[in-house]
Amino acid sequence: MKLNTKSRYAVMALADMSKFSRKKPISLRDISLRQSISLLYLEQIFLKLKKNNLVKSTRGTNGGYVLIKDPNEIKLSEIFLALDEKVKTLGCNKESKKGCNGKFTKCITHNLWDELESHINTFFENKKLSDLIKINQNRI
Amino acid sequence: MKLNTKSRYAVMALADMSKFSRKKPISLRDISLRQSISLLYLEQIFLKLKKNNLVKSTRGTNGGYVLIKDPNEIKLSEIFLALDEKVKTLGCNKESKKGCNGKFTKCITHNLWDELESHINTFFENKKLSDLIKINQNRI
DNA sequence: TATATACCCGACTAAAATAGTCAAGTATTG
DNA sequence: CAATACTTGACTATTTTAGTCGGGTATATA
Repeated sequence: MKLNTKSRYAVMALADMSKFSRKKPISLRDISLRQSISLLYLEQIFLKLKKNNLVKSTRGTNGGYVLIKDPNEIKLSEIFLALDEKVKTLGCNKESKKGCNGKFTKCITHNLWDELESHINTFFENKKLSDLIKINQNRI
Repeated sequence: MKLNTKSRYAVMALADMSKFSRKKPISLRDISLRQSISLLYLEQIFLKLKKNNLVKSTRGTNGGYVLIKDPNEIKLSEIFLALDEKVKTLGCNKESKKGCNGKFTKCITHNLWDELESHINTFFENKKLSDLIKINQNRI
């Protein structure tokens, strides 16, 4: 079980912004250098963050991105949502009229994965971007 | 984020055994039919479960597998361990002398993923195989 | 003792997901 | 008008996943 890099980089980049941001825009180039993330990849990520109203952009020289909300108002769950990264623990398809394993009944472990999913989602619901900065004062 | 099928099938198969088992061995063929899991794949999975002392086997006609411990003594964490399925949330390499992102410092989100990892592991530590059966009396 | 059943084990592979890159822009500032 | 920086979709190499395949070995029962 692993989280994908896009989600991880998104959190990393937004944490970076929370830490370094004042009012003026931060360029992806700066984030790229500080966090060692490919610039081209960051662009892809920020496009989604923008579409989901987590950041806004300013073009041109001295342009860049700014957080729309305060770091202590940004839940990690929002970030994952923006990147379409869902905590998906099930093998079975909830939407389907069929149950799991192609049968019409739910599989024996169905409830378990549901529980786990909530367990993890709760974690991300309760975690704010600002929490990361507090713990990591001494980190780049 | 997703769990792999091997782990899911392992839990499913062991839950099946907990439910249907008395003293006599259960063949993979039966589990395969009841849970709609490929027989060949189950063999692969049970090899690992056996090596890790979760089940023991009897060969030949009427052979099969038996749980070594009681379902209420088998933690889900043990099952994942048997399949080398680790809850891996980090992008950085803990073992390396370097930190994350090829730098010597830990990345800004390092602690976060550590926390999540513990959060999930705790869930699996506290969950027993027997718990699945209780909830799923009415399931196959 | 023959035969069917069922475990044992390593190697292989098609398909999907991941982690990016690339090309070709557009907008803004200095 | 040049440099900077965001915008967007398409493309692709690599890795992982989710299995299959082939060729065993051991045992029970007829």
